[in-house]
Amino acid sequence: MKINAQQLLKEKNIRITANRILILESFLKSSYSLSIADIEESLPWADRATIFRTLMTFKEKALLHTIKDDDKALKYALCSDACQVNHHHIHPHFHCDICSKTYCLTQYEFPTPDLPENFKASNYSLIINGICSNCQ
Amino acid sequence: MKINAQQLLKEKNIRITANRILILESFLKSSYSLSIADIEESLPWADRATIFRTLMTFKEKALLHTIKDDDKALKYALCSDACQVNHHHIHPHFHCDICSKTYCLTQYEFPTPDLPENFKASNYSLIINGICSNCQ
DNA sequence: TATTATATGCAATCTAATTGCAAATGAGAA
DNA sequence: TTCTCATTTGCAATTAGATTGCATATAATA
Ligand SMILES: [Mn+2]
Ligand SMILES: [Mn+2]
Ligand SMILES: [Zn+2]
Ligand SMILES: [Zn+2]
Repeated sequence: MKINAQQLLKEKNIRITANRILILESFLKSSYSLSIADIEESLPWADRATIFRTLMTFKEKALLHTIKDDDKALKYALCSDACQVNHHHIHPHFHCDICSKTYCLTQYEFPTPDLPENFKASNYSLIINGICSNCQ
Repeated sequence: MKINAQQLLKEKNIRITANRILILESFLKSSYSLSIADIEESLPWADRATIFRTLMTFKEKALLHTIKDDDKALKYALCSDACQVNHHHIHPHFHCDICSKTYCLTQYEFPTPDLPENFKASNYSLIINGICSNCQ
């Protein structure tokens, strides 16, 4: 974990608390996205509502983005630098049908299709389902 | 509504009932996808559980597919002929941030990105957010 | 150290989805 | 046409995840 959670919070003008540091560290450590339940599991003493509101805050401050995959619970993942300013660096997400983990494929920008007359796009979300390298 | 609901059910080996005919007709008439709540609204006498199980059945029989857009409720839409056999004819979906309607863009097949080593894709789901032609 | 806006914990609520079960019904057999 | 039985339906109850209210605790800064 090269990046310092505390540092990151300060940069984003997010008030530093124990909860927030630990929740942010969970994301910095993880190679895949996390649901509220995932975080509850790794931080059993933490309160669900607090986790929820922390994730809300992180999302508002463009520290996290959300992913709706085939699972019931919403997943959260760190924003890359490119995410931060505007959402023009769009990356796909890969959801493994076996282990159910969802990965940000930040390296794999994708081309966007044309649209019907008078439809204007502002954002894209591509979810790829399949089997991840760990589950082959 | 050129296509006959009853006919369609028979072709798919789905037992014909009043509920199913009317629910299927809702989809045949609609230019955008529908949630359970949408159907409850247009068929006020119908039971939520019945609608739910009907949609399950329709999905299993490849009459409908589902779409997770930014709204809370899951949306359902008719499968095109191409959907039916295998899911290789992938089309994007457009979700309007104003009216909240979600359209199947069956005309607009999209290119798929490369994947990391040892990741195998089996399905793709692209949701485009923006403003639809009605809301411009 | 005092002040104050903000974050937290806990319980309650909300929403959409999902299930159990007994009664009703569709489709094929007789 | 009527009978039979697997399937579907309606209703009520439950689940799962997200979200909120409110009193208390705490971080930031003066
Ligand atoms: Mn991502
Ligand atoms: Mn579609
Ligand atoms: Zn996997
Ligand atoms: Zn619209």
